[in-house]
Formats: sequence, C-alpha cells, structure tokens
Amino acid sequence: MALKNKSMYAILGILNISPSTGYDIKKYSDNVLSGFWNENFGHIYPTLKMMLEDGMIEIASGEINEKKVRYGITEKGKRELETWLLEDTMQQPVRSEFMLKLLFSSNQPKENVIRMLESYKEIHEKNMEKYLGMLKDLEHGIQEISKERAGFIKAVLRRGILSGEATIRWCNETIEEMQHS
Amino acid sequence: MALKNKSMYAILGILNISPSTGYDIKKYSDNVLSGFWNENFGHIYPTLKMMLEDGMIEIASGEINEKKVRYGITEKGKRELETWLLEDTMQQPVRSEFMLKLLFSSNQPKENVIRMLESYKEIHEKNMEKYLGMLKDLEHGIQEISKERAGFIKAVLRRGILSGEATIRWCNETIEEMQHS
DNA sequence: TGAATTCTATATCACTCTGATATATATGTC
DNA sequence: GACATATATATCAGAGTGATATAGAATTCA
Repeated sequence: MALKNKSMYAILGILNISPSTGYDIKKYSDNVLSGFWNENFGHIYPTLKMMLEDGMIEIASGEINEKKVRYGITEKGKRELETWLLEDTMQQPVRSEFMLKLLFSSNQPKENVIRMLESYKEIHEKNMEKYLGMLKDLEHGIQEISKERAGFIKAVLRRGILSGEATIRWCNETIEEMQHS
Repeated sequence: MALKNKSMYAILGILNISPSTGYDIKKYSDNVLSGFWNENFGHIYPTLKMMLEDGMIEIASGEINEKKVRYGITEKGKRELETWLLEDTMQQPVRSEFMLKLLFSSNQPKENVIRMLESYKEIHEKNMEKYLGMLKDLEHGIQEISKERAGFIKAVLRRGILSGEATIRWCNETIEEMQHS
C-alpha cells in the first residue's frame, strides 16, 4: 500500500462521467475541480498509459486518431473507483508556504507583514467571487448536469465559500492585531 | 525559477531560531508547524547536505559528533531567508482527496456519504482541540518563546481554529442536506 | 538486573507529483 | 494572409512522500 497514484482516481472519476482525452481531463481539473484538486500533463499522460495497460480504461470506440485519443472507463476501472470511494481517506500532507512565511516573520517590519496579509486576503476575495459565480451558473442550469451530481458540486462550492469567509475574517483580525501592537 | 526546494526555507527558518539536528527539524515540523507544514527525513537530510555545500548552514561548534550533527544558519543563509520572506508567495497546488471523493460520490448510497462526512468532522474536531490546547499552553507561557514570536504563533493557531470551525459548520450543513433530499 | 520498548539520530530508495518545455494541428480574429 | 489562441500529446529534471534499515541512548516495568 502506502504510496499510491491519486491521479488515477481523479481520472477514473472523470471518465466515469464521460469519455475524455488527456486534455479534457486537464480542463475538468482546472474548471470543476479547481480549488481542491489539480492535475498536470506530466502526470496525466503517463498515468493514462499505465491505466490502459492495466485494463482500467480503454480507447473509446470511433474516436481512434493518430493525434487524439479519447478514453473510457472499463468495468475493472469502475470496480477500482468504487473500492476507493468506500475506503477511508487518510489525511494528506499540507504545505502552506504563506503560513510558513508568516510564522518566520516576527522580526519583519509590521508594514511588510500587513502588506503580506492584505495581498493574501485579496487572493481569497477573488476566489470567493469565482465560487459564487460558479454557484450561480449551477443554479441557473447552464451546463447539462444531473440533479444528483449538481447537489454534490454545490456542496463542494459551499465548502470553498465557507473556508474563504473564514480566511478573510482571519486576515482582517490579524491585520487589526498587527496595527495595535 | 519555477521548481524550488521549499524545505530549504523551512529549515532556514527553524535554524534561524536555534541550531538543530535533522531530527530536531522534523520534531519542530511535527509540533509547531503541524497543521500547515510538514517535512520528512527523506527530504530533510539530502537538503541539509546540499545547504551545507552551498554555505547556507554550518556545523554548529562544539557539537561535532560521528552520529549527531547540529547545524546553524550562516550569514548567507540569513540573507537567503530574508529574500524569501520579502518575495510574493505564489499559490501552491492543492489536493484534497476527501473533497475529490465526495464530488464523485453522487451515485453512492446516502448513508455512506453521511458516514464519510461524520468521520471527516471528527478529525477536524480533534484538530480544533489540539489547536485550543496549544493556544492555552502558549498563553500560559510554558515554553521559552519571545513575546513577538508568540504573537505570530498565536495568529497561525487562530487561523487553524477559524478554518476548523468553518469546516465543522460545513460538515453539519452538508449532512443535514443529505438527510433531507 | 535484565528485557522490552520507546526515543533519538541518520540514511537511502522507489515512487508520486510539479512545472517547464517541445511539438504540431486546428480554430478564431483582425 | 498573419497572428494569436485553443487543442492535443509527450518528456524530463527536480521536489516531495512514505517506507524501511540501522543503531545507540533512555525509559519502563517486572
């Protein structure tokens, strides 16, 4: 066990929705999954190759092309995905470079620290706007998504929004404290 | 630029507080930095070797030992740390396996999803307790930490607490929704 | 006192993941 | 027609993870 290729599960989950090319998988990550998941080509293509050899995915019929390959999930792949969904999720390693920097900034001039916090806050405000926009699009049914799945996407977006709010509140609180000390 | 060894900065930051062995660095990560940063031996030791060759750290005097080496930061290391502290922080890649699993769980029985959320909530409740305990210890001044640095550790802990609260609130909200749909 | 267990300390390795770069066609725009 | 952007695949060095191995020091506890 131990070291496992998590991209594999992201790919299985995406192909379980609809057959896709490596490029489509990347786009899905950057759009729908952005905020809590990321993939990059350097990992997608080798993983697809491995999964094809393993029989978890297959080349989708009628789409075979020299320069464009669309993959679909197999029965074996579906079983693999199901097993993973039912497994307990171990906690992942975290690395927030911003928080690390902040912790080591006690000797820095206060203005610098406040500037850091302001720009961090701005990033999270922009994220919030993005999430709120995505939530609106989802509620107005712009895309063709099943009601069930839309509910889950909504839950994930709600998480992003609540986390963002907490982060912005913390930024304000911490800036305030920096100013009065 | 691009791919940079971030462990290096974590190590510089820790050695800037006090000279440490590789083992001490790991302990500091697991205790003080836990929750927003992690290090592992497989990266610490090679990085220390590289940093020693680069002249960013040196072997702390009087502590040379066959089986135990304590490192200290050099002037060059301090400059490197300072430069990093003043740099803008690019956003890091995120990967939450839990959120990925949740998003792909729209075909799962509701009980499974609720169980998932309950156990996720429990983890965050335990984290909250840990942070609150650390905050108490800090306020009662158990360790020998400067007032300045204590303020920064407190800010970091506050972040963990606010994030935790938001997560727990989201878990409750989402469990509720799963039950009434 | 001796045995078992845990803590301190360093090191290595296979594998995962990241970000940059390269290449080439297709489509859209001005 | 020229230029830019989107689609599509591929490779690679380097960063980071987690398991495992080794061994002496300290602690527990019977």
